[in-house]
Amino acid sequence: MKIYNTLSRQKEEFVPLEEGKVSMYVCGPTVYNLIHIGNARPMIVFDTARRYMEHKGYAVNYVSNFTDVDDKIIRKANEEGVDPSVISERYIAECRKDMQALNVKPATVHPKATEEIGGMIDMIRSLIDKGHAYTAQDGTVYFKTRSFKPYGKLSHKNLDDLRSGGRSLLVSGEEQKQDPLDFVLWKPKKEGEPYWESPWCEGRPGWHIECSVMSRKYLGEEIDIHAGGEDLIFPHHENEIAQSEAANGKEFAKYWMHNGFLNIDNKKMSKSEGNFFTVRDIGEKYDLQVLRFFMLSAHYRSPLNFSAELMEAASNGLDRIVTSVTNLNFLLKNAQDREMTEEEKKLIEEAKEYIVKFDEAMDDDFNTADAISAIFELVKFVNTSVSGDSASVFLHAMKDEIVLLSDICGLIVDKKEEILDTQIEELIQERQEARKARNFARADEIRDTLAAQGIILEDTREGVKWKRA
RNA sequence: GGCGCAGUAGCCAAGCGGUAAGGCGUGGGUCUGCAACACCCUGAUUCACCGGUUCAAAUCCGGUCUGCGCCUCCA
Repeated sequence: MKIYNTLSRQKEEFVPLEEGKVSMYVCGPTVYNLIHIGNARPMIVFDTARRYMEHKGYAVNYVSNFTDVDDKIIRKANEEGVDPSVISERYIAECRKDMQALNVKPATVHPKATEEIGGMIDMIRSLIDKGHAYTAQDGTVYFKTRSFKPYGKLSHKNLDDLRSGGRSLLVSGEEQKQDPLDFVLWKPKKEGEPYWESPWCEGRPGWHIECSVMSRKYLGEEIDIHAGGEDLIFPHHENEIAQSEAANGKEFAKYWMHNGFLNIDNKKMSKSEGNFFTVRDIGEKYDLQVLRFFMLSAHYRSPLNFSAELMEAASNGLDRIVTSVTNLNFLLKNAQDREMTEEEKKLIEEAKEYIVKFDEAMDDDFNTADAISAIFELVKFVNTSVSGDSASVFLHAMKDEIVLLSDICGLIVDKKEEILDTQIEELIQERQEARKARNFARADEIRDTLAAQGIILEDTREGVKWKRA
């Protein structure tokens, strides 16, 4: 299995620190609002990576945090006149709902920053002890960036370029920094802000130290994979590396994975532009499986453009897979309970070729676009191989293959069968009799009536199928 | 200014040295009482442009144009 490592800017063969196990940390959202579809991209793509690694037999320890102390949370709390924890708890709960709707598996652990303050103080203290951090007059603790020689190795920046480009830092009123590149580890509270006691002042942690500490606590000083959006490469992940490696004296993460941005109509999504969609917004119009499918249809490192047309296309594409499985379920109801024929055994063997193609695609830095094309090819193969005369075991085997591959992508394609109202059942029955009597006017009338209720009928050789619009 | 990414059919999107996957859409056909599903056929002599390397380039090198991202909170 190869993974593109931002650190080396190359695809590298994945070799876990401990055989058969993967430790993975994914930077989670700051919970001050409903998550937007841009937040959903890393959740979906890294969940898919996790599912694939689990499919390959790895025991994946997957940690993703909630940042629940932050300026934006505090501002929102002040606006509503409530405690910041009310805001963060509310949006953590909402985020979990969205994740479930997107079929994103819960992490092994979802740590919250506010519950890890003690560990942060410990790490800051050891950074000060080792000469990598210092305290300013007002109690702010800064990381001494130039004390960490490899600084810039992830984002491939050199400190002198940063200095000239970082003019704004010099005029931001933070003259108490020894160097404009130094960043905050701990900052003093302001009036009305939540705070914790510390050796330096009553205050709260900087953003970067949170992830360093939570990663170490739940996964250890060295981990396999650290992931997040590409915008986090600098400064967030660069700073995490500096803090963790300066404190622990070990390589922080072996592989760094970054997903590309999601744009709306080729522009960066932002509230000020007004092109901003929450996952909830999209959920009102589509099954969120469609959003998931849409995101997986491109490579995770490519920028991805979002638009209504593209969602329509994704919806139709996903339907193709779902319809195939629905059809298998339908055939299964009256399928023959017998041994497979030689022909059927041969077809099962041939179908394995698509699983190989799927695995090869996923092994190549999680190429979900190619992997999904393998599913489509499998679907076509199944659609042409299967009939009302197929053996039950054969149909099951075919269905299992489609469901297995879809499941690795986190796509739910095996829809549970619903029970229809007896009234509707009776209408369908009446229509069948009308058709038999060649009373097509009545048959079409019933079909239209049901269509108006969102029930679409399809006549097949094996009987009537129905589905929701 | 520094660092980096992308430009492949109407749209989306793989491929990254061996002669253009897959999906959506369009048009035609088979099946069907009709419809839907499914299936078959239809689609880029060509991969932004110009040079170069090579027996061979969408793929490598140089240049040009266009779009985008990071360098400040941001997935």
